[in-house]
Formats: sequence, C-alpha cells, structure tokens
Amino acid sequence: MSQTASIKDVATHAQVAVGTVSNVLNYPDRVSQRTKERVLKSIAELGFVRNDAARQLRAGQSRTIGLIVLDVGNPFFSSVARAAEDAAATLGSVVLVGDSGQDASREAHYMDLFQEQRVQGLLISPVGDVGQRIDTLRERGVPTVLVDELADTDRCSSVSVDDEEGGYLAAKHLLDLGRRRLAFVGTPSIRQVASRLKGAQRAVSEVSDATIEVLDSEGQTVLTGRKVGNSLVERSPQERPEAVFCSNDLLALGVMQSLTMLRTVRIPEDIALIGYDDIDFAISAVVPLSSIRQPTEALGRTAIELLAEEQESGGTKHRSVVFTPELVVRQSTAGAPN
Amino acid sequence: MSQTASIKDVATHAQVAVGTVSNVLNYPDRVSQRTKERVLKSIAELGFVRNDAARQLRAGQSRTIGLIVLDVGNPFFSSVARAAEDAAATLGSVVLVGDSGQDASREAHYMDLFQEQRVQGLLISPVGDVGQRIDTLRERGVPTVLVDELADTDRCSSVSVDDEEGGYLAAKHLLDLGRRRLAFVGTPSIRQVASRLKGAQRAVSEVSDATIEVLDSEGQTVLTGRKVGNSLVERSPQERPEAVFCSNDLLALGVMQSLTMLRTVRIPEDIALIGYDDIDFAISAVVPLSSIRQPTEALGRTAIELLAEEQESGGTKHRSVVFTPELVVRQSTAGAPN
DNA sequence: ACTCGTCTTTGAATCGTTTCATTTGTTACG
DNA sequence: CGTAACAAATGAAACGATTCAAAGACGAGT
Repeated sequence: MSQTASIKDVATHAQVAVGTVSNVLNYPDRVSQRTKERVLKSIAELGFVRNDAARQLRAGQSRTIGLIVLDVGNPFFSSVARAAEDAAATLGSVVLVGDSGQDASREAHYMDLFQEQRVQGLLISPVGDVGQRIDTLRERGVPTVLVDELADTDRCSSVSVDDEEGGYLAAKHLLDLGRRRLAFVGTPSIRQVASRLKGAQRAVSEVSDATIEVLDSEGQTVLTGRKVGNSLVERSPQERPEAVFCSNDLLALGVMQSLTMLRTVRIPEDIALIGYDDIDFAISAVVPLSSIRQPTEALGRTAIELLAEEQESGGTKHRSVVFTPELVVRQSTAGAPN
Repeated sequence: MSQTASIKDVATHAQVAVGTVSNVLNYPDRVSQRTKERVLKSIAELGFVRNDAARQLRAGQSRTIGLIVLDVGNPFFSSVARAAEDAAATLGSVVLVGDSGQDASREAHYMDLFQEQRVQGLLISPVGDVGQRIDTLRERGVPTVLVDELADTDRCSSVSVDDEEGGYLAAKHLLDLGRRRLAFVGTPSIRQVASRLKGAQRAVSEVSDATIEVLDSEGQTVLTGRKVGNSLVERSPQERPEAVFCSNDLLALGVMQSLTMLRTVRIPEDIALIGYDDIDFAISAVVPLSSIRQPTEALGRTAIELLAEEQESGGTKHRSVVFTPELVVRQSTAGAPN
C-alpha cells in the first residue's frame, strides 16, 4: 500500500527544494520551464495530491463556505443550495451543506462544526436565535449572511424574499376569487411562516366579511400536510374553509392528497388551494397547484455575492437584499367566484 | 477583532502545558479534576474553538466522508444522502455531498477535491469509468463504496438495487394490463437506466406480440421528460405507444405534464405510465403515478456500514449488497386491460 | 575583471494540533 | 526513611503545506 506522497517526497524525487515544488503548484511563473517540467513529472509519477489540511492550516482559512438550511429535502432549499454552490465554484470555493431540520440544537451543532473547519463564511437560514453567535463569529472574522431572513443591517448581511408580501398576494388572490372563510396551514413558530400569515391577515382585514383561521401543521412536509388535510375532510362541509393557503408547497401537496383521496371535496370548487415556493412538482400535481414563486437561484447567487462583499469589507459593511415574490395561478385556484 | 485563540493561548491562560489542554479535549480521564476545570474555564473565557485543519493534519485523515451523486435535485439521491448523513453522524463523521450532474469531468473534480481533503472514504454513484481511480484510491488507503451500482467484489464494496429486476417488474406490469406496444424513456448511456431497459426488454420478449421502443430523453429531469411527452403528443394516435415506462419519476412527471396539458391523451386509458424511484411526489401527481420503489434509506445506511467494514479490514474485504425493488401500482396504470 | 540587476532556487520558520517519552508529584509499603 | 508504584503534567517533535528573506546563477554594461 503506497502511502500518499508529500511535497517533500516530490522535492526529493525531482531533486529540488520543497519551496520550488510549492511554487510550481502556486506560482508557476516563478519557476523555470525546465524545473517545472521535472517537478510535474515527479508529481505524476508519485501520484502526489495536495494535503488540504496542511494548506488550510498555513492559510488560516479554508476554501469552504458553510450553508445551513432548514430542510434539504425541500426543493426550495435544494435549489437555493445548488445556486450557491455554482456561484461559489466560480470563486474557487466549495459549499458545505448542513441540514438543521428546523432544530435549534442541530443548527448549533453545524455552527460548531463549521467554526472548527474555519469556513470562509456562513450562510444560514436560522431556526433559533442566532444573533449572539453571529456576533462572535463576526468578531472572529467569519462573515455571515442570513438566507431567507431579513437581518439587522448593523449586524450582518441578508438575502430574503418579502414573505409578508407573498402572504398578502396569496390571500388576496383567494379573496378575489370570492372566497371568504380562509384557512392558513403552517408552522407559525417559523418566522417566514409567521410573516406569510401576517400578510395574509392583512389582506383578510381589508375585506369586511372575510375570516382566516390558523391550522398549525407542526411540520412543513408532505406528511404533516396530509394530516391537516385529513382533519379538514372530517369536518362537516359547512365548517370547512372555502380556501386554504399553505405556507409551502409540500404542505399543500399533502393537503391535496388527503382532499382528493376521499373525493368528497373538490379542488378548487369546494376548496381553493394555494401553496408557497412554486417547486417543480407543483405544476404536475393532481390539480396543478397555484403558488407563490420565489427566485431561488437569485437567492443562492446573491447570498454568495453578499458574502464576498462582507469578506472584502472585513465584515464591516452589511447589506440586505429583498426580493419580491410572484403569484402563479394554476388550476387549484381557478374557476369563477362563488 | 479578537482573533481565534489557539490551544497555546488556552495553555498560557490556564497556566498548564499545551499537552494538558489537548488531553482535556481528547482524554479527559487522564487529567485531574482540578486542572480540567481550570482549563475548561479558560476555554470558555477565550472562546477557544478547535482548529480542525491542524487536527486533521496531525491525524493524517479527516472525519469526512465524500459522497458523489448524479443529481442532488432528484429526491431519490437526496433521500439516500440524508440516510447516509444520519448513519455517518452516529460514527462521528460528516458527509460531504458533491453533485456530478452526470458529468464525468465534474465527477473527477469532486474526486480530486475529496482526495485533497483526505476523506475517510468515498461513496459514489459513478458516471464515467472510475475503476482505475478507485484502485489508486484503495492503494492510498481511501476505501470506496459504489452506490446504486454493482461492483466487482475484488475491487470494492457496493450497495445497489436490482435494476434489471425493477425494469422487468415495470414492463411486466404494463404487459399484464394488456398493453403491447411499449415505450421506454430514459438515458441508456447511464448504467442503471440501461439495466432497467434490459429488464424491460426481457419482459417484452416473453410476450409474443409485444414490442418496446426506446426514446432517449437526453437527461433525467422533469424538463427533458416534458420534451419527450411533447413528441408523443405530436404523433398520430396509432403511432403512440400504449404504455410508457420512464427510467425515473422526474421524467415520468414531465411526460405526464405534456400528455395531460394537451388533453388529447388520457392516462391510463390511452397511455399507461409508470416511473421509477417512487419519490414522495409520485403519489400526488395529476394522475397518481405508478412506480418502482427503491429502499433509499437502506441504501444510504448500508453504504456507510460497508464503508466502515472496508475501513476495519484495511480495504481488503469487499462485499456487495443488492436490494430488491418493489412495484407500486397507482392510478397511472390502473384500469382494465384492452 | 567587476558590478549591477534580474530571474531562480533554496531552506528554515510557521500554522495549531496530537503524541509520547520524560519529569514531577503523591501515596503506600516494607 | 527509602523506594516502588502509580498518576498527572510537561514540552519537544511531528504532520505537510506556504512564505519569504537570502543566496545563487547569469548576462549586460562599463
């Protein structure tokens, strides 16, 4: 078993100094053609591969950016992550993705981990209250960008989408269809969800006889959505809401599964349904799902850009970018009012 | 800006030797209660965080496992990845996920990257021919486990699902419905897809008057599926297949979108449709999608287990685990034959 | 022949940990 | 009181790369 060769082995083999080998790798222009060739030949023969740990140790920083999301299984986040990865790649960095699963302790765990790794910076969709930790990170030279969450601009940068506006758009759309008794499904303990709810309530308050009830889904997955859907089916028709706004598409698809499975409730005739995020699967649902589209690629790309800005300014200048969501109407909210 | 404290700073602050601080962190039993407390207090006061690069450098190996998948956007892979992460966590390791996007050069890029990181081991769903590289990795003490791909057991371990059987199951099911002119949609240049096709062809060959045509989708996403669907819609009804088997659910959902959009083709009456993977969204499709279910959690978990076995045996013992897929019938292939 | 400037190459110092052979301290026992 | 046995603490040596001041090589100009 041939152990991995070090830069020293290469130097010996090529009969040059270690510094020269390092220069071949990092500053090829400083090295003469002849020695460069000899060194490269030795590298190939010995199968030398740089040891990143040693390089990082010397550099004091890694080429890694940490990203903590609420749920990688959610296409919204995987799309943001992919965009961030692509953007980071152009800077020669790698994105490490951690899934907090909306759990503050897992979130803390990943923050510790990333700190041990001396990441260049941190992108995070926070669950718990991370303000304190972000401050200490900044003090230690690790810039942070909040993702999908608005920040104090004197603390760190952020990139987000106007959730309240999105919630308003969704509810307004349902009200425009003539629906009056609305239901909101989600986990309001999550800030984004709370904001969407707030926007929805604002829209409702603008219409005299409209109401909105809140159904806590205790989770943001297809499965929890199905549970809420079942509880709706069990209600008497009069007690059912006329329209349901789910705080994300997974929930909405779950609700849709329950409602259509039993066939007693029609979408959109009996209940109009709208989700949030406009994931790829929304369009191919049983009843194509209306949704609020968020610019995921822009979010991921901008997050990396803001991180770069933070790095350049030494963590002193912060900026918040807020995108505007967009209503996408499909069959689940189609049809004439009343 | 307080720079990060090192173990040496902690030692000075607590008035002990660096070795003692290290022992507090790694072998608490070797240290007396009194000094332990003093050291821990200093650690807290200085906000000391271990430098992972230095630790790895000394250890010669990281606590990281590399995983290269064909497409993180595909729920099949994100599910496998999540299971692998959970399993790795119990061993105190972290999984780094790289997305090859079915591109051999990106695959090679991630292999280089992981090698530089001195990962404990590598899990990979290969695109190109990686046999050679796996050999050199093994020689250097980096065990590899093929994921979703059967391996030479004298080269490395592997965990996979019997794709040919899955393909057979799918085609057999379509034939059992009475359909005779089948179509297969996928990218046969990918091995898994080729095997599924082979299985399907075997099933077809067992029925005298059955045929199967192959439609190369040039990609395995919803989008490419939609393109194939459009081409089917453009055909005259007589030329259309009676049943379509897509090599994954994303493709199938794309095909379904096209077919249902135009409303000229009914599923399953005119064309029965079956996918592969049974992703969460299959059940909530316009027409709930039949599929072939693969045990994703078991795949991810077993991959980590096999990697652990490889490590223990020093990369000498290899084992291949093959799971059996399962047919899931839903509405997209329901209904009476003929 | 000598000096100056440019281009290469050298090799020791450094990053922050872990390891381990030694030293120091403490207790128990003959 | 001497010493053996054990526990605790020490600190120098690695790990493998990068950096940088210094040395070396070489040609041009005087």
